[in-house]
Amino acid sequence: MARAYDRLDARIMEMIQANNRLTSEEIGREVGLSSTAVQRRMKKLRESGIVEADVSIISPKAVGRPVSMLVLVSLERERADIIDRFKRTLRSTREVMSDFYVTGEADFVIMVTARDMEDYERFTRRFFYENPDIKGFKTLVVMDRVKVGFAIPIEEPDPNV
Amino acid sequence: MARAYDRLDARIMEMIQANNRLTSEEIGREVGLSSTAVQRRMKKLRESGIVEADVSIISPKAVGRPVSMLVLVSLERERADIIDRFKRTLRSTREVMSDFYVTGEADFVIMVTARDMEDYERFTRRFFYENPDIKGFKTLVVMDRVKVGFAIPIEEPDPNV
DNA sequence: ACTGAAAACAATTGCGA
DNA sequence: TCGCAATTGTTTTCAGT
Repeated sequence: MARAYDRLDARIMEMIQANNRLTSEEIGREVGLSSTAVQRRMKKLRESGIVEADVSIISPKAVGRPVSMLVLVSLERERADIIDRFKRTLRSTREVMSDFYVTGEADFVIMVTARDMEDYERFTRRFFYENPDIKGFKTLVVMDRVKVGFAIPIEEPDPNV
Repeated sequence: MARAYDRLDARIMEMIQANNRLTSEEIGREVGLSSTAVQRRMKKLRESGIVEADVSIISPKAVGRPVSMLVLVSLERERADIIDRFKRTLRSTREVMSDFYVTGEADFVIMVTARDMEDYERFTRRFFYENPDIKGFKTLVVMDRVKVGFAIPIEEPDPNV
């Protein structure tokens, strides 16, 4: 299998991961390619899954969820079926914005949004205390998000495979 | 000031925060509006900052950063200038994908990507051990990201203000 | 694999309701 | 604020290098 992307693709990705509404012409001007070529490359990147998704970022504040919490969750036992069940629960819980299965201090780290602290308290009662799989949790209240989103440093792939 | 968005805007945002490459016609079909109306609403949502950004999500694996860590960082002292200095450092560090200033167990939670564990070790030496402002840090290795991104549950705003 | 022109498609603007 | 129609702009396809 050939290298999945090259230096130009990397530059295109750097641009669209900051703003995917740039026209292919604007991108092309920057990287020195015709809009057609840019278009074709982006299509390939999307089809191959290197570009996973294209999304709008909504301001949590503006839609009435100004408070966010990072929660470290520990399960009673690290058993595959319990972990999978908890993953499913997470997926179907709207208050959970993102979540990670981790090793270390906790089993899961989840990001929860709420209308206010009371709202979050209600959430914890429903979500944590009523779930027998959960051993405990620690809440970290988010005061400020310094970097937003998930921008990845994209480098040209190593030419020596 | 009038309510910033209504039920239809909420439905549009639900759609574009999952996929912002939907055409306004597709969205309009779903919510019962002409493509023109959808377009106009999206423009307003973007201009007003309710929709903060439009971005492509790149697969970290595909671009050679298959390992991610969540790191809980504690500073030596919680002084405004130290916190601000650390925020600036975070912003300019490419390995740091996202970061949050928090209260609780730690002062910051940051997400770091790396090529492999060795690469991460090097990063910690450079980033943590050489920074006198840092008291300590705990690494949680991300095994799986269950939900990707930052989808927010958007509700119709409360009609009673 | 690229460019450039033509065709198809989507977004924007103007207008009347 | 809406929908429709016309305009503008963007993306895609196709032929040629």
